[in-house]
Amino acid sequence: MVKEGISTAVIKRLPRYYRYLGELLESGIERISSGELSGKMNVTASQIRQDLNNFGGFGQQGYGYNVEYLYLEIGKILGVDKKHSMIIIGAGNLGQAIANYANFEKRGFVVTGLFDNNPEIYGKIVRGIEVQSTEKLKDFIINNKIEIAALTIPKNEAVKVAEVLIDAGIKAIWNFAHVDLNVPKDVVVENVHLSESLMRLSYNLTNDKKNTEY
Amino acid sequence: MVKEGISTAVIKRLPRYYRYLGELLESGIERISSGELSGKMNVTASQIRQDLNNFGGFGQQGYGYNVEYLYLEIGKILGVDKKHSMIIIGAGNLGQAIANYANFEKRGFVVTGLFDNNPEIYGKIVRGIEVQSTEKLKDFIINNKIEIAALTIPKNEAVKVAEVLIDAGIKAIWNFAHVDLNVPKDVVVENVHLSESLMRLSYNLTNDKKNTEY
DNA sequence: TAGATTGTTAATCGATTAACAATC
DNA sequence: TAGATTGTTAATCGATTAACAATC
Repeated sequence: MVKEGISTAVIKRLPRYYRYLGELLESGIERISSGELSGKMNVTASQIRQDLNNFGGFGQQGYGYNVEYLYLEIGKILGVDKKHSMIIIGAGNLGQAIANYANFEKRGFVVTGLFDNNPEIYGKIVRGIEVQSTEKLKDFIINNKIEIAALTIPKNEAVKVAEVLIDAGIKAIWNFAHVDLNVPKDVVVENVHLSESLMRLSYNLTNDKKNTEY
Repeated sequence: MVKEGISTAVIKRLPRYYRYLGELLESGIERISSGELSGKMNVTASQIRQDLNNFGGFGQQGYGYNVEYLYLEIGKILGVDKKHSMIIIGAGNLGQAIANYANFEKRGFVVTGLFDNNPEIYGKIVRGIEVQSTEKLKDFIINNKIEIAALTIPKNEAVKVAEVLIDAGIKAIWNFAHVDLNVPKDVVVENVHLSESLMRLSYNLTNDKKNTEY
């Protein structure tokens, strides 16, 4: 289904298409043209058609796109039609925020483990999951075939823990630590650098930039 | 100091330069060439020089760049040399995570208010700040000259609260809700869409993509 | 001075937009 | 069929990389 060599620019836009199509679906809209969607999303119709045609022809001339069909197809492309097992390392506020966020589970991301290196919170239950010691990390990943690990710990610890994760055969790391992780080529890293996001905001605030970018 | 029309691609990279220079500074390194930095950061030396020269000539032929000087200059460009008053709307786990994150304060982002619409947590103290009712939002922003509001509430509430913020004259919104906010041109919006980030991870996981992007 | 490395111009590459033939 | 809108090719625009003269 998926061609090789899709540009990161396209991939970054896919989840946004998915979100808009989900909203259209909820509001009961059956079909939409690239022109209409373009108006709602503030991108060109041409870009929408180009982006989608990287993955196949989902539309029909003279008609447009069927909202539900396109939504489901993009879901498949994004891999949210399948379940993904996930653990969270770092049971602080950020880790708990992620554990509690129901929408992730709706999209197939199932949190099955929560780890921390602070003995005082071992055994604490968050959304039905017990906080465990990070010492149990490796066995847990192997025994439960965990694919994704969210890293919500400080940067110095993150580098060490990432090594354990890789050693245990993790497939993807969702990295919230302010550090670039060095991982083998077959491990996916998705970074969420909040402090960098806040600095971009600060730049735009300081230099009176408008908000035009999505 | 700052030219108009800096591309968003450049702006997105600035905080990362800032982070690396901060680390170099901490480890006591005084000077660095674009070539060396290029090796550490996995970008081309040419790009580093092009990026920096959007803002001025910070280096010296035959020498390279003085780490501390460049760090401070990029800090000025990003606006982190000045204090910025910030409030957080939504005192759940995510809001508390941001309130507790000390590094933001180190960079000049001072959280002075924490708001929620759940009466049960009014008065709760997080990092020395008392949770207040969102009804007090407008007066607080005006009286305390708040520049930045972090929105850590669900999307349906976010749209309504954003209107109040804009009405009260907020300058920038750090939006964690999964919705695109419609704001006047002079209001900055920086989005952190975690579910979109997780879907990009999922895409790369599903399609065996390597981690190459920063 | 000779060597190193910047700042900057020119060349290349890639992404976006426009245009339109194909077709539902 | 006529009108609408896609899929796709071609044109444009912008961003990245390469090259090198300037200069410390």
